[in-house]
Amino acid sequence: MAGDPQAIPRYRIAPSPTGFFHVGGARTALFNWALARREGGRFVLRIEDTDQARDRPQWTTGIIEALAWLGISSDDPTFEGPYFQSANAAAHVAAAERLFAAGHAYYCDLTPEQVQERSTSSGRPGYDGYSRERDLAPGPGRVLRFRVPDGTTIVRDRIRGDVTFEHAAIEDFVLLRGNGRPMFLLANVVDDIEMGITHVVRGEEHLPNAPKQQLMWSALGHGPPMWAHVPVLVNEQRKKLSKRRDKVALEQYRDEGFLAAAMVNYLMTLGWAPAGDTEIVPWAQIEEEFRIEDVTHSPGYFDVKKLAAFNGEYVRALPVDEFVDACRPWLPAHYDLDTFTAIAPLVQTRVVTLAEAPGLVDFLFLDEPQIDEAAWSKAMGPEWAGPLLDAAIDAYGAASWDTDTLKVELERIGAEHGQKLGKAQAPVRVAVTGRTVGPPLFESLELLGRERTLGRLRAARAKLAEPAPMP
RNA sequence: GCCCCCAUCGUCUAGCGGCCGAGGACACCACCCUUUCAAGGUGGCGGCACGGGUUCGAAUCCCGUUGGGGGUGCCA
Repeated sequence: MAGDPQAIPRYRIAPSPTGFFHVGGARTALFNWALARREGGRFVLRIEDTDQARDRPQWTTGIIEALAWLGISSDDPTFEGPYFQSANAAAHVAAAERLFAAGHAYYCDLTPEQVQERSTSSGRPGYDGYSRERDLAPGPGRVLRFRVPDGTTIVRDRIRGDVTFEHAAIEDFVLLRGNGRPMFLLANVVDDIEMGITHVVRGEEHLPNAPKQQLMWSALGHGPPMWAHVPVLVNEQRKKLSKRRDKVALEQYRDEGFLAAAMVNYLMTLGWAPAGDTEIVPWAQIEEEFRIEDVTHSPGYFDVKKLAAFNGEYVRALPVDEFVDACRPWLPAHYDLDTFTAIAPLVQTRVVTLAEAPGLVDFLFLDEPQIDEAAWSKAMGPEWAGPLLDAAIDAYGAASWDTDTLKVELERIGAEHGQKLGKAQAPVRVAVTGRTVGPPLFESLELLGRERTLGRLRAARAKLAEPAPMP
């Protein structure tokens, strides 16, 4: 029962199926999860599918998969659900009828247009309580409105403290639509009561709903839950993250090769900080230290660059075999796993996301490297480039094929042309990999093998010898 | 318009009346290391929005101003 101090804490998240999982929702879910886990409580997932206009079964699956990716799943006894709000419609209506019978609600036959007209002509915003005392019976097209009493409501918020709302500023809001279907405010409260929810941790955009809902908890005969409204996530313009302008789908980050652990760590430290000088902390520590009371009061900028930095940290911290394994979904079919595994330690420190990994070493798996024109002209520009390539072809034909020898040979050749290794490696790198940057060259050559390396060097030499194409 | 929330480096934050001439992280800059690029190391740049109080003492408490944000649906 809500309000029973003996009861174990029951947290919940109540997402509506929209086709993707919002990063803000992910953060709220994580906050709830951390709290429920540490307090030995429950984490209830309730799908708020009341709005029939938008709902597809697969969207619910998407929510469950997104949560599981974050580490929130029914594998853990803390998890409860999913429940579906639509399945409880009868209870919502029954609660509405009880409120009506008890005088906490009344019917109104005004259309939305009429409400608007009255508001415009009176100059006062919102519904004016027109039908309060008209004592209307239920009927088609009539909405049921909550009778907001005189007075004030104090919402005790674990993050913000006491927030006072004057009832005068709260209009008699709709409980049941003209077609008899329940509204979100009603369904949400009825479900929370039925599910014994004791703690509500949700986005700050719901703060204005809290007094209305608290009034309903009370009218339905219950004390309110413990509220906590966490600040919203904003973009660089400091506007609430929106799916139209911003990249908000958790799935998208997952598909781009962000690690779940990095995402979780980043989200948890957006608005809260663990003790100590580092923000990169394992979940176990987060769970132990996280206090909802310590969450910041102000909106948090969802900084993809910082997320990327976190991800880089997590990628580098992976044991190599795990790194290779994690990369597999992004590896094209023609990539040989053994070769990729061999070069993996060298790509691991050079990527931010897993999706970047294959592109870094594509030259190992192609018949011919993709030559970048800008890289080509930069590396092949010096007059010593051709002769150096000739010397390399000559030396590499006979050299022992290992990283050290390859390096020593090119060092020698470079010196003969008055170039340090840093410069001398450029024409070779472009000839073999097609780019000026990439994993360490001689390790790459060793893996590529003598024949393919020589073939690419000769091809480059031939191309260099061609007369420059006339413009 | 009305209601509500918020305010420490560009960003995320530590700070809960003296330990703060404000600490860390990301980003940025420089240097070191170096076979390119990364990674790593060292150093640097940079902030308590403003004005009044309270107090021996304020980033920390109070009030106001300004500036942001959220809400204001027969959406959730």
